[in-house]
Amino acid sequence: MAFSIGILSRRAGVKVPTIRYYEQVGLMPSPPRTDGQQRRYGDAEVARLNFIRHARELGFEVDAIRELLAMSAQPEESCADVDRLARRHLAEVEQRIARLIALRTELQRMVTECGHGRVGECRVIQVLADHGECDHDHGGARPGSTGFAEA
Amino acid sequence: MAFSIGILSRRAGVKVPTIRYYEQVGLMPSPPRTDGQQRRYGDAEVARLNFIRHARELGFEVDAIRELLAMSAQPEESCADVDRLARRHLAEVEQRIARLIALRTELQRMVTECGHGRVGECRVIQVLADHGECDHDHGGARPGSTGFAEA
DNA sequence: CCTACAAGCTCTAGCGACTAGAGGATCAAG
DNA sequence: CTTGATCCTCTAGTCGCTAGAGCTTGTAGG
Repeated sequence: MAFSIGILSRRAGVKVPTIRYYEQVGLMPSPPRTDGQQRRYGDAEVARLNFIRHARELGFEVDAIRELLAMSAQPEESCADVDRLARRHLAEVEQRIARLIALRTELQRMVTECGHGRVGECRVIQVLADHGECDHDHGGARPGSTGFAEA
Repeated sequence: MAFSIGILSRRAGVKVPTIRYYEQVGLMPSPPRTDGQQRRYGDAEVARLNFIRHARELGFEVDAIRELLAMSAQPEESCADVDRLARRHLAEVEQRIARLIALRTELQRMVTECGHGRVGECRVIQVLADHGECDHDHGGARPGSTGFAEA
C-alpha cells in the first residue's frame, strides 16, 4: 500500500527531484517516513501529483496550482473562483500567442528577404541593426515580456 | 562625444543595470572609464545596444545574439550562418505557437464546459484531476517544455 | 570654491521551476 | 551478508534580468 518516491515518480510521470521540490514549495504534503527517513506514499498522492502535472502541462503556475488544489478540496463551494483562475490563464495564453505571432511575422519577413549573399547586405542583420526597418512595435509590452519560454 | 551609462540607457532604451549585465556576459564591451571608474560610451555603443535590444525583442537568446554580433562584424562573409540562426529561431517560435494553441484549445474547452455550479462538478477541476478527460497529448514534449514564458 | 544630490560604482541575492551533482545512508533481493 | 539500486540532504546552477545595500563620483547652482 505504501510505496517509495521512485514508484510515485513512475506512476505519476514526475521526476523524483521534482516531487521533492513540490514538497518543498508546499504543493505536495510531507509524507510519513520509514525508520530510515525514506518517504512513503499512497494512492492519494498519485492522484494529487497527476493533478499537479496536468495543471503544469497546461501552463498554470505553481501559485495558481496551489489555489486550484485548495479549491478542489472544497467540493461544496461555488466553482466561480476556479472558473476565474482558468479564464485568466486562458487570457494570458492568448496574449502570448498574439505576441509570438507578431514575432513570427517579422522573423518570416526577415528570412524571406535575405538574399543569401554577404553579411553586409543581409536583411536579417539590417533589420536587427535598425529598428526603423520594421513595422511592428513589438517592444511595447512590459519590460522583459517578450513572450518566450523556458525550453 | 563620450557619455555616461545613464545617457546610453536613455538613447538605446535599455535599463542601466541591464547594460552592466550585458557587459558582464560579453554582449557589450568594457568601455573606457573616467578617473573615478565611471563608464564612458560613444555612438557605436548606442548602435550595438539597439541591435541587442531589437534581437531580444525578437526573442533571440543571449548566446544567439553573441553569434549575430560576431557575424555582423564580418560583412564580407556569406550570410548563410545568419540565415540559419534566424530560421532555427523562427522554427522554435512556430513550435511554441503550435504548443500554445493546443493549450488554448483545451483551456477553452475546460472553461466553456464549466457549468458554474459547485467545485465538485466543475469541469475544470475534473479535467485537471483526470488526464484521460482530455484528447491532447500535451505532455509529450521534452520535460519542462510547456511553452510558457517569463512574463 | 563648495556643497548638494543625482547618478554612478560593486557586490550580493532573488525571481520561477526546476535540474545536476556530491557524498553518504538505506532497502530489498539473492 | 553482500551488492547495488534507490534513497537522503544539501548546495549550486540554469536564464535574463531586477532589486537593494552601501559607498563614491560628477556636475550644476550659489
